[in-house]
Amino acid sequence: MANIRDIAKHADVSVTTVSRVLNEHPYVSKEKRTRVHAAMKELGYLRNQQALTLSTGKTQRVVVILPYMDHPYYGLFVNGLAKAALEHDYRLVMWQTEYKLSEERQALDLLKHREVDGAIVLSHEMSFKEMETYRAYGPIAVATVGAPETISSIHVDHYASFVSGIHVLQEHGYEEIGIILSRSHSPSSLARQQAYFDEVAHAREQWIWTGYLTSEDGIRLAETFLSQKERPRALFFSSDYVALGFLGEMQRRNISIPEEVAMLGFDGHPISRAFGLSTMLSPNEQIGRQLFETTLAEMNGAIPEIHGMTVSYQAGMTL
Amino acid sequence: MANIRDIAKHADVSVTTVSRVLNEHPYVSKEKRTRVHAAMKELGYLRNQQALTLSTGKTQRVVVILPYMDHPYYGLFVNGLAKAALEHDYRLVMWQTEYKLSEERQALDLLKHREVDGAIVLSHEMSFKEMETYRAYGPIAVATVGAPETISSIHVDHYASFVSGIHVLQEHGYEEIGIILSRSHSPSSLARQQAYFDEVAHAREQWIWTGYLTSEDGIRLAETFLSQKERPRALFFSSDYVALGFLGEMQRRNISIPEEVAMLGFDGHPISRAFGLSTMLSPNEQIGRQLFETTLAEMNGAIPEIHGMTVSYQAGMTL
DNA sequence: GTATCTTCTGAAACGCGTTTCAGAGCAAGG
DNA sequence: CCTTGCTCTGAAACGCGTTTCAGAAGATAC
Repeated sequence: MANIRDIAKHADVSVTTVSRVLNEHPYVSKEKRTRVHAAMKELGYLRNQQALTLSTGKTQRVVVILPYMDHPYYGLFVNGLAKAALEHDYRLVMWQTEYKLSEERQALDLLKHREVDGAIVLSHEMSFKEMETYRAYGPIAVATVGAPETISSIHVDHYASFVSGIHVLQEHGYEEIGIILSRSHSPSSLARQQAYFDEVAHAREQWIWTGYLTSEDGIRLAETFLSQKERPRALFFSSDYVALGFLGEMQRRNISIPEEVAMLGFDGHPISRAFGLSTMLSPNEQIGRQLFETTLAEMNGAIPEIHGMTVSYQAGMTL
Repeated sequence: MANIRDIAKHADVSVTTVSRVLNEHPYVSKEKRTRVHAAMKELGYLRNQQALTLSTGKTQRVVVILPYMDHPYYGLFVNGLAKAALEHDYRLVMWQTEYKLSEERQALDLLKHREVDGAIVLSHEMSFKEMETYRAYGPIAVATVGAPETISSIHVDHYASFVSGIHVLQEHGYEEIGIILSRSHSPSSLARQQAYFDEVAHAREQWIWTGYLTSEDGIRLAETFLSQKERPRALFFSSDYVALGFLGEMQRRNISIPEEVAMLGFDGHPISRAFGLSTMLSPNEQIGRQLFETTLAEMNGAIPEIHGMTVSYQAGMTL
């Protein structure tokens, strides 16, 4: 395959001139420019991206780190990310961690080895302290709260969002509220618990269900919930998919929602609308887009940005 | 940042020796090996992946081309792909096309410009004829039927699968069957239509609904379906998400399923189980895994592989 | 004792595009 | 007429790791 030197020889110019033509540098005479173009066409020249990358030190890639690619929760983030990346002619390298710290480290090592220009972390096990050790090798943006000022953060303000969700429940007359969380030790779960205890007078430890992530978990939860003697009058989920699994299972058992228990989801995934799930709509696509854009800005010298987003109530029929 | 030559100087050996240490080549004396390791540690050496890539000509990346990253249908494929890629120390570059031919071309251009070693195409607008023009630059694997023998194909045999789905419906006593398709001109839709006409005695043109892709489309479909005078007794969907949207909307309208109309989905997405959707389970994660593995095999000289997979019935409560 | 291996080492070339630097030619400004 | 400035050009160095090739030293084979 022809390279820049072959073109130079064929067009009887220097490699510098060919490079200038490729980069549309103005200081090339019309005549040589056409000669170079002709040579490129004739030899079927294709610029070698790898060489360009080594030469410029810019990869035009960012790594996206997330636990599972097929979890619908991340789908909306990724969609926003993908659109923004494409617009700016960047490529997205996806790294699925399954919540393993070792995988996160490997993914961030791409930064160290100059395989990507930046990293976007949608969910992490790693401490911010450790994450900061990678910061010297490129910008990092996370979608979670609590980031230090060296790391950009575009996130849902889970505390404020949970507070507003609880207020929605209270406005509908529910006082005895339970909450469903994903992993118990994640920052978002902690913020949600805090909001729960701060805002719900009847808050109880045993009304916090932890470890529910998927729709199957939601199905399981129905059993667990119904077997409990003292039950809350409303459940506030932290994910629509868990809520939908629960809802489907309750329907199967012919248990009326919201009569038996009211439900409020969290995400606003399109499918929720079909089943009339009341939910808190989270601007995930927007967050994805902004995560990319802040990363890009940092690569061009901007300082890290911290931005908390809020959710809005989307009415359904489960309240 | 220290490079291989700095290390060489610091350890007082040649760059060749350093390279040999990096690659664990046996012919290096113990003594020099330790000296090199010490120098690398002292200077904090990090191998530059870009240089390695240029030098070896191998990128350790494949591009995955798909219309939407957040469509649940692709989630299972991508999960399988991601697992297989990680196991083999490959990176996945995701390219979202939104069904645009121009985006597909750009994505496949990565192959031409040596930015990736191979391409995996989950859905495409491009003709196989055009796709073959990229074949010279690296292996291509698709998840659709009809590929020429230069292109690997690991796909659901939509014809056979639709035939078996129709048989399931017929075994349940349904003869008047309608089908819901996504894009009308895709190869899978054509295969499904063919199966429909071949197997359903009461097949009717107006019982084929085309252009349904998302759960929202499923909601829309309910209205369209109910407004129709002569309706089939059963609907065979080509996607669980469309089916779920439809099912939710029917529930909202208090219309009994399967009494008013029976439903059979296609995919076997986890969430379907929660709502008792009867569906045809498709081995998408397995397909994703195999797509990667066949691509890898081709990079190592294997010949393209064509493999049709079949689906299995997963009982629910909508039949 | 000579021929043949095996082990170990490093200089130089390679992959390929970009950038720096020096210089030539020509026009405009004073 | 001289200075300054712009336009155009190419040689060489750079980014950095790998590979080829030639050769030295020591060990084994016959």
